[in-house]
Amino acid sequence: MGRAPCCDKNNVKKGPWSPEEDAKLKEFIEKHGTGGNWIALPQKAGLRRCGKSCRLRWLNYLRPNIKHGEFTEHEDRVICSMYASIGSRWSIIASQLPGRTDNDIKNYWNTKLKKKLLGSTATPPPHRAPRHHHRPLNLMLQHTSPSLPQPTYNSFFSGAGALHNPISIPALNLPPPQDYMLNSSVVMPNAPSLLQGHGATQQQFHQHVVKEESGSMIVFGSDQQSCSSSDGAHSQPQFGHGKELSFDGYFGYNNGSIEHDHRLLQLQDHHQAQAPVEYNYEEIKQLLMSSTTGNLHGHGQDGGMEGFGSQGKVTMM
DNA sequence: AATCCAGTCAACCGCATAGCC
DNA sequence: CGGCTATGCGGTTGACTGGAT
Repeated sequence: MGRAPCCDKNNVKKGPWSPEEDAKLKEFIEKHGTGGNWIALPQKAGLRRCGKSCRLRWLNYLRPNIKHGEFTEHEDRVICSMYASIGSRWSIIASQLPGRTDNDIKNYWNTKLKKKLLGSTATPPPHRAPRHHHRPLNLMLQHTSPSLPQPTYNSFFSGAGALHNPISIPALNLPPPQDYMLNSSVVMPNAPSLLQGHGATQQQFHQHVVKEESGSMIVFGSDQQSCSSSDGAHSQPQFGHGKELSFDGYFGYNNGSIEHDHRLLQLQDHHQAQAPVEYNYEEIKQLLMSSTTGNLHGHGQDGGMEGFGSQGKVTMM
């Protein structure tokens, strides 16, 4: 038995939206909001459309502050660096680019950016670095509260600014989402005191951030000496100035909280050196090239992170 | 002028998952 | 706790457009 259709397919219009339909949808949502129910919305709004279709139209086209047109160099860099880190998680990438939609970015990547990168990689560079199968995802916390210690940050690329979508660590009673930002590579000069100042111990930070789960292997490195944790920590992560914490696995965020995607952990090489990594265009091109030869993406429904970054590090000054 | 072809992008489809009952 | 439904996401499709022949 198949799945029940989300709408009556015989009674819904498909294809491009007319200006009249756009106007109806826009007007309805501006007046009444979505009501938290997209399925019922088209009927209420007098549209012969599937709720999904309405949602997509609103999110990708009608919603206020949508940015259309050329992507800037900065946006290119953000897309590239994030793609290198997390792969085709377009919604996450889009969340870092105000006004851009996941669809927009996906299309841009597939039609232009990828070609742009691949096109300029016809000749591999002479010193091709050994390919890292599991690049660090430089998921960092940037604190933005004026009352708390302000970290500095490094971007993957010079000129790439801070990324803008907030994340939170609710289990630690850390400040609300707007106080933390996902950043490309942040150096936190006072992370221990910052955490303790919010009632969080270092261990709590560790436990929350890695969301240890059975079968997961988490590697925390302290300088070059990592203290690994699999099915229970062998030693506590060492917080302190000048220490570098590294972790395997993919971290994203979901509904404002950090999400550890343990599905990817089995792909990790846990013993590789935890050197700080920054991406440059050349590296992304290399990753891209490797992805086109079949190494990339096998996670979840659509592929994965095999070729790309699934590690992260926090650098403490 | 007609046809072909490649590029672009809006929209669709199906799957995963969160949330509700 | 399991089933069901709505939502969100990413891959894919297909209509449209503009340039080349």
